[in-house]
Amino acid sequence: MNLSIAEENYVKSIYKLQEGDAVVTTNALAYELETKPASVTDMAKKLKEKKLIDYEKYKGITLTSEGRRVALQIIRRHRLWECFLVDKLAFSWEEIHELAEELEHVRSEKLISRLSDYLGNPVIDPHGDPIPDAHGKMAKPRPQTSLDQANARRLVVTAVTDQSTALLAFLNAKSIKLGTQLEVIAHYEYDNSIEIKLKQHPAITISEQVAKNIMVRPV
Amino acid sequence: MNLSIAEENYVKSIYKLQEGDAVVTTNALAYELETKPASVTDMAKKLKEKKLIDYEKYKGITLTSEGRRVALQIIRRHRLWECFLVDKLAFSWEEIHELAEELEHVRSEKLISRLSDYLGNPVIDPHGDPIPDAHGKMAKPRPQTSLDQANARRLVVTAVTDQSTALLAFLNAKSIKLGTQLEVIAHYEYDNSIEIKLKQHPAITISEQVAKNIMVRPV
DNA sequence: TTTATTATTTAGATTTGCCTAAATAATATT
DNA sequence: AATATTATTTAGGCAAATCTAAATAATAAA
Repeated sequence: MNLSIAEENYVKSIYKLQEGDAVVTTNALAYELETKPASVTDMAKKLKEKKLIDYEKYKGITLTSEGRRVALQIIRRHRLWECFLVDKLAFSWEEIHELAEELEHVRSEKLISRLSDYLGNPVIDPHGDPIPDAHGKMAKPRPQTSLDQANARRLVVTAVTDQSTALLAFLNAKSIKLGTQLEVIAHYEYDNSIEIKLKQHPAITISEQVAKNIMVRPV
Repeated sequence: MNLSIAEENYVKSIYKLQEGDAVVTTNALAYELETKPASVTDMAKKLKEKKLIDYEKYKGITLTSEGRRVALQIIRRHRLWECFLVDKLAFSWEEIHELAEELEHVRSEKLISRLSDYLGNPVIDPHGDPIPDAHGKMAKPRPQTSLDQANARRLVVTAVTDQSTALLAFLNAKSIKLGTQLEVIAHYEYDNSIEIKLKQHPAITISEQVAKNIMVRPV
């Protein structure tokens, strides 16, 4: 089946919002895709026609198994390109997403399989997310929370949700980047600040606001 | 300026057809882009509006200097991706064009400059065509003709224009591939067949039809 | 259980890039 | 120079993907 870029983006977003088997609402999808609910309704009819989603008026959207297959293919392409950008072209974690967003729409099974081989068939991308194999098989996503809500002591940084230069500059100054391992020393209830320690660095205290924008998972 | 993929393809084709400073006709451009003359007229108005081309009704099309700049950027992206596909992913010359055709539309100055660095800043692509640098400077394209019209004796294969499996199989059987050097031994006027010799191979005779589809340049 | 609120859909436009068919301009032929 | 041919443009439409505004359905609140 030949999908437009718009259709691929819808399928990918539906997959993302489903998180297992939840029904995706028109509004949620519109918000995710930065478009209007009316546009989502239009596209939903088209994707239903193509048997990529189950959709009944006012009942929300879920992917069919074919839709899931397509979504996993797109996610595979996206994450492999992210690996390429980081491993080979030395891009940093905060730059790769939008580039991969474009590269993922180049549809060629052969290109992707060669790219995967070239990269050593990686199974996780630079954000720590699992990469589906050619058949759509993928490891379970590892739990990921914002630093202020993490309950484990030893953590690894997987992403930052706020791309403001102010935050990036702060993180840079503190040598915190993707993959950085850290240990939580203390939570201060007074202002919800958190004391953390990086290897070979003195402990530092970061504000709740910063902690909310740092995604981590247990290591 | 933000161009659509369609607009980029028009600019690239106009550049290709101009070959220096010739005026590009509506019909020629329609043929090149596999579209209809009426569509070309529509787009010509748009590109004129954006100051990428000079265009007056019935007078044909030429690129402005800005249009040339844009074209060279696209060609740079295309040829760098071709290098990547051949050098890093081991694609063969006949497979890369259409992939590069898609990859070239990912617009990121940074991506391309890093890709170029990664590839060792190549100055010619796998077809032997020169790659413009970041400022649009490019070596003169080297003369390239079909084998049946070449007048030099020692030649190197730069492309095949017919992608039929029959021709590719033939070339494969004769060990003729991109970069193969050959020597023209004789032209037979009777049927316009040509006798050629590859290093470490006995001389072979190829038909006019095959020769027409093999592009070469003097070595 | 009415009423208010929120979510969703429909109707009708818009833009982009393309098309066909018909009209017009440019060029070639007699 | 008049006519035929070819090239180009215009006019009018279509499909994809979006939008706004209005209508309707579902859900929450009184």
